[in-house]
Amino acid sequence: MQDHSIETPTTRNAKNTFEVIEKAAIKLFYKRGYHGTTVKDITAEAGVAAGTFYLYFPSKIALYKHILSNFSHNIRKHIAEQVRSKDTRIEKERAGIKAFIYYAQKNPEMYNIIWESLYIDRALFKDYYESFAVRYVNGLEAAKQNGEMRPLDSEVVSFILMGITNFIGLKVVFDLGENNTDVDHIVDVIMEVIKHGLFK
Amino acid sequence: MQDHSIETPTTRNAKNTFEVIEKAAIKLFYKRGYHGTTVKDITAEAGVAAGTFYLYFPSKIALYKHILSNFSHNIRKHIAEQVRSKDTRIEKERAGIKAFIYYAQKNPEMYNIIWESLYIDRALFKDYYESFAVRYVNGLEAAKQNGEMRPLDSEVVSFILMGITNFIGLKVVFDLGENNTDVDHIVDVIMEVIKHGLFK
DNA sequence: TCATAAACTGAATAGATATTCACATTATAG
DNA sequence: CTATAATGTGAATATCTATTCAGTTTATGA
Repeated sequence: MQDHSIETPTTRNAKNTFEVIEKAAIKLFYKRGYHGTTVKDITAEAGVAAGTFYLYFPSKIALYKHILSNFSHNIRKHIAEQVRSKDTRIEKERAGIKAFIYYAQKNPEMYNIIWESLYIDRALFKDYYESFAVRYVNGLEAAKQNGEMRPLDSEVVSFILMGITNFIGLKVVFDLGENNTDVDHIVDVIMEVIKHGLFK
Repeated sequence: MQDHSIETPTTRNAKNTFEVIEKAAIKLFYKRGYHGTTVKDITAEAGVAAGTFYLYFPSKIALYKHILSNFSHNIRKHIAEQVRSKDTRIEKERAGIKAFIYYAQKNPEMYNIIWESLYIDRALFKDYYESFAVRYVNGLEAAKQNGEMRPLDSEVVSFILMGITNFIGLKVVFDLGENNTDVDHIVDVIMEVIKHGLFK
């Protein structure tokens, strides 16, 4: 039987070790994926013995879930903060999209780790995107009510918007090496499409 | 040293075994993912001995690449067939989006298997989406030339459109159990957004 | 029919790798 | 200062799994 709880460290030393292991895991999960990373790899990267891992995490999967949960929480919080101050739906949309893309560019690990949940525990993945969609739907319904948005099916629209930001985020992460990716320009193009459509 | 070639079977019997193994693998890769599926699982599902696997495929990864390559080829071909007969960009777009979503609904394995390539061999994934994007960009550039499309950055637009169809496809696959998903209605919503945007 | 090639078998191999545990070191409270 | 708890160690364990191979069965062409 697995204990899935994570021991909260108390002393300064322990807290440090906890974080060192976590950072090492994030780095390796990003580079080589969950299955491509062994517990030995993680502890070696962290500079601790293999056994130390199990003082902090009951299992490899528990560590993964912990990291996933943190990323998932952080990205939502970050977007919410950027959106809150905006008044119109269109401004909220721009702020949210921009926040997501910048965050993905600054935290490319997040991206990989969240998507990989589909192949580690499908329920985690489904939860993540469906709860994301629910929040979106609420905002869109409000915009429909007050006449800002056209009367379109909000659930479909929420997946359209998530699809746009996620794939653009993917592109930005892929292009990380090369550039000079102009995120503001990308956001402008997205907003043009959302505002006026694609065609003449 | 691994031989990555796949033996093309000659006799009718062998052809059958080849396909039985392939089908078993597709089913299991979809259900449990690549790493969650063992060669033993595949051969058991196929009803053959473990050793038989290696008469047809030099390794588990070679089988995966073979399946991925087939799916990738089939989805493109299917979309191209549906798009070919259309004249305007807007009609091509509707036909392509519709074809993709219906195909995803009918072949939910495709979906999982293509995306999982990101965690099996990142180069495969990148190739798949970037070559998809290149084709898209060509079509969009032509539409810009003849004035059908507004003068937007085609590369960004191609990722926007791929993002929309992929996430909607994801939703449709997730909702498989429940229903009665009305794909035509979903396509209508997408086309509305693409034609006129989201806002009043 | 029979010799040979093609298919097939499944136990054995070889290498991983998540997790445990008996012991060692370090920090801390009284 | 010292007893005790908190941290840390790394070799050993137990299990899993891709791949091989020596031998068997089945199909085919002459």
